[in-house]
Parts: sequence; C-alpha cells; structure tokens
Amino acid sequence: MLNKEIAQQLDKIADYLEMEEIDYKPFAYRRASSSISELSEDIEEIYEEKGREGIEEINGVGKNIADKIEEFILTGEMEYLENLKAKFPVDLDNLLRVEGLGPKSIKKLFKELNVRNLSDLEKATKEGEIASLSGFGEKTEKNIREAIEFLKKDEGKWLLGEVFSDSEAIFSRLEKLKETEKISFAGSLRRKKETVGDVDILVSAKKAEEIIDCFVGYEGVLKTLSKGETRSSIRLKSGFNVDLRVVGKNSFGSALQYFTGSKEHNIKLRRIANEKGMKLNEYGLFKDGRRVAGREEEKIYSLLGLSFVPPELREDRGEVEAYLKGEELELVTQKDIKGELHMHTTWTGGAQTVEEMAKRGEELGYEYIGIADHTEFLRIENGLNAEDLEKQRAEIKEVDAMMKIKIFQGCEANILKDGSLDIDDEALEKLDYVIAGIHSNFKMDREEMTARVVKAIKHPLVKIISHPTGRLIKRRESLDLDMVAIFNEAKKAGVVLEINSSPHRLDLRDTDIKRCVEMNIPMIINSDAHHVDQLENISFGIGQARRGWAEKKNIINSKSKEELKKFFKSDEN
DNA sequence: GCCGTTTTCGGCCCGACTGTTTTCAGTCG
Repeated sequence: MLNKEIAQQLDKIADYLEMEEIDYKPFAYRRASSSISELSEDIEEIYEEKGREGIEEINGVGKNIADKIEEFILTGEMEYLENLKAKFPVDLDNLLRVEGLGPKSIKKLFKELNVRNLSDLEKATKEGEIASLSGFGEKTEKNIREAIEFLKKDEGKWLLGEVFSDSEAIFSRLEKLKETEKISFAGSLRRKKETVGDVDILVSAKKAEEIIDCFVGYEGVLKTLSKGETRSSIRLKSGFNVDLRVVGKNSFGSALQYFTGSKEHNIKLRRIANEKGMKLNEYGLFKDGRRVAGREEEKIYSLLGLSFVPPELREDRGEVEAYLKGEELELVTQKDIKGELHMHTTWTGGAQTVEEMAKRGEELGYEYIGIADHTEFLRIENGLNAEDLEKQRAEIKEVDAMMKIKIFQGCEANILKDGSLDIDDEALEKLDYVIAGIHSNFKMDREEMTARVVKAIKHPLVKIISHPTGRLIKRRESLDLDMVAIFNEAKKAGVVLEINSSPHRLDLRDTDIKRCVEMNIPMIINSDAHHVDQLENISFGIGQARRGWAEKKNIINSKSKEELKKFFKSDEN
C-alpha cells in the first residue's frame, strides 16, 4: 500500500513549491495528496488493473501528477521532488513543525542565515540573528525559541494515531501464525497513552524463531535493530520502533503485566508482593521459589489482593490503593456508546455527505448521530450561516426519514474573542443542540481566556464545549485556562465537556477527565470526524476516557436517543 | 497543476491575526 507514502511525497512537493512562492500549484498537489490519502483502494492495485488511466481518474490528479505517481510506483522516487530538495537542502519536515514558521520564512532563514534544520534555527535564535532580519523582529525570535522548546519536550514521542495502522498490520500478521498461542500489545500503547515512545508486542509461543522471522520481514521495516532468540526490535519506515518479545505461555501473564507498566504502577505491585512474602517479575509471581502465578494477569492481581486493574488505569494515580480496597470501576467501553454528536460533512470541512456519515453510523451500530458543522466565522471551512443551516436541516430531515438511525442537527459555533458566539441565537434555537468551541485567538492571558470560555458555558443555548483545552498534541499548547473555574461553571450550567477523539487532540486530557469524574460533570466522547473513516477514531477517545477513570454513567452518549432528547430540551443552563 | 452547464482558458475556499511595518507579508485554520 503506497497511498500514504505517495500522499506524503505530494505534500512535500507542495511545501517546496510554496517556498518557491509559486501560486496554485501547491494547492493542486495538496488536493491530489488528500484525495489519495482518503482512497480506500490500494493505488498500486489501481495502477496494475487500469494503468495510467486509473490513476488519472483519481480526483485532483491530472496528467502531470499521474506521471509522478507512476514514477514513484515504478522506481520509489519522484525526480521532481528530489530536484526541489537539492535546490533547498533544508529539513522542511521538522522546520515546518515549528509553530509560526511557514515555507516563506524558512526560505528566508535558509537564504540569509543558512538555517537548514532545527539545531541551526535554535542557534540563530540564541545568537539574536533572527531579530535583525528584515521582516522578523524580537517577538518573532522569541516565539520561535519557545516553539522549539515545545517541540523538544515531546521529542521521540508518537501519537497513537500515527502508530496505529503499522501496529495493527504487524499485530495481525503475527496473530495469524500457527505458532502464536497468545498475543497482546503491551507498554504505553496498551495503556492507551496519548503519545508513545515505541510499540511493544508480546507473543506466547513454544518456538520463537518463525515469529521473529515474520516480525522482521514486515514490509514496513526500515531497519532491523536487533534480532535474537526471544526478542527483536525494528525501526519502521514511518519512523518509530517496534519491540517484540516472545515468551512461554506460563509466563505470558506476568510478562504482559511487567511490560505493560507503567513503571510506577509496577513498583507498587512489587512492593505489595514483597510485603506478602512473594516476588514479582516478568517470569511470574513466586512464593518460596515456586511460581504461583504467571499464565494469567488476573491471577497475579488477585493473589496480590487486587481485582484486575484495567491497563488504562496503571499510572499510579491512586488505582492500586483503590483496587486494594476492592473497588472495581466499570470503565466505559465501545459497546456503551450509542452514538455521537460532533462530526462534519461536505457542508463545511468534511469529506462526506450527511447520508454517507449516517450510513457509517448505522454500520457502527449507533442509534443516532449528530451533525455539527462549523458556523459563520470559519470562512475557510465554509462556515454555515442561518440560511445554510436551514438548507442543511431540510437535507438532514430527508435523510433521517430514509434511515433507521436518528440524525440530529447541531452545529459547532465559534467562541469569539469576547466569549460571544459567531451566529445569532435565532438560528441556534432551531437546532437540536449547540456545541461551542474555540478556533481562533489562542493566545490570551489566563484571566481573559477563562472569562471567554465561561461566557460561552453560560450561554443559554450551548450544551457542549468542544475540545475544551484547545491543545494539539506536539503542536500547540493548551489554552491558558483556569480549568477548575471551567469545571465549576460547567457543573453549575449543566454543560457537557467533550472528550475529542482526534488523535491530535485527545482533549480533555486524561487528568482533566478524572477531575470531571470526581466532580460528577457529564462528558461526551466525540470523533470530530471529517471523513467516514474517522468515525472509528472514537476508540482513541474511549481509551482516553478510560484513562480518566470515566464510567458509562459519566458519558452522555451512552444514553439512548430519547434520553438525549430530554437533555437537549433541559434548560439547566 | 487541475478543472469544466460561466468549459480548453481563467480561476483556484479566504478572513483574521500577528508582528512587522507605516501598508503588508506570512501563517493559521
């Protein structure tokens, strides 16, 4: 499957062309890139079956881009891109990750100061060279310095969404082998942490050899870092590492417990084992030198006096103490989710129609979905005004009548700088519900920013606040908000806070969710899908909710559509 | 570079914001 790689290459071409200050071509390359990454078919198969014609049928791909795609399929390279790279030998990928830096600035920094990569850039900020460039100044230099610091903090960490597809592919390859008895993810991926350093997979088998051969033979491998008798590490073309460990079935449970972590959680467990005169390690739980548990994780926990602690809780945030007391949380699961209320369609930034989203919703077994497209302020996303919403309502009504699934109409209104919404109440009153979220002016001081969100919470028509902290993992810090004040106001107003499932957002954060659970503030898990496939991102949000100790009762989209309608009509706020 | 009931050339989603300027370029979504 070369779709992803080809899309990346085309995106890179667009980046370089933007540096060249060429108009419109970058747009064409990006459009082609995006329709290729949204293709469900394998582009190589299209090429094999239909040849060049098949490639040119792809939306946004004409003769020239088709040439480059064909070249890439045949040779693994695009000469055009290689030439562009040679002309501007800069680490564009990483430099573009610096918030506030775009292609034009990068070009200027390269030409004037010979900045080629992040460390050059950092040096230039420290020596004050940037402030003296025309068009740049003190503040820009300071912003760049801070943006680099921010990037560095998360170095080497990967988003769940970034590691997902390769990890699943490797997992299912290994799972199919006849030698594989049991298999599981371990480490931070199993704990559903928002970013992971690498991916850990654990297999139980009598013989490890075939399993390890299969592992290092995965098509996405860039380099085999190590390959031994019971373990192996690989680096993937996508950039992250995967570790595999193979153990006997008598140690599978203890190895899984050990390799799942977290370190802090495990230290506490081992301490408890010691207190009980036992010893816990990756090979088992031992008493008087005899293995008393190891095959099943559950048995280890139960012999230590705890009920089974779900992996998402294992962060030493009080779970050991709670489970020692016999507490057993019924964390929210996929099955509990009856629908969701934040998705976009072709009306604004989405890739699919109302009907297509509804169909996928049905396939996912949902009772209902809610369409929440952007409103007026977001011009780039073609934000809807009152009249557009009327037209959309007619379409939703029509599709709703056709289908089993219930389709609600909401919107995602923008919270403007002063805390007001970007669309009149009159238009909002006609909707089933209103989501409000921040999409602009991310830099305000804490007092102002908090007042801004609080004002939106108090708006009588607002039911849900989307992605409340506004952060983009690894890219943008959270808004400077007094979260306690937000929680208090949300509770008072009966406003629901969103757990946004986009792997880039995962917002609320796990610690915020835990706080909401403690304060009994209702939350909703939404995908914020802009494409039918992204509806399945909800699993990331569920993982996040579980990390925050959320149970079914804390999550409003575990409610039936009737209960939800009541909630829409309630005027607590 | 792509596209097409304004169709084979001329238009391409565009307004707000920031930091730099003194009227605007670059970035963001």
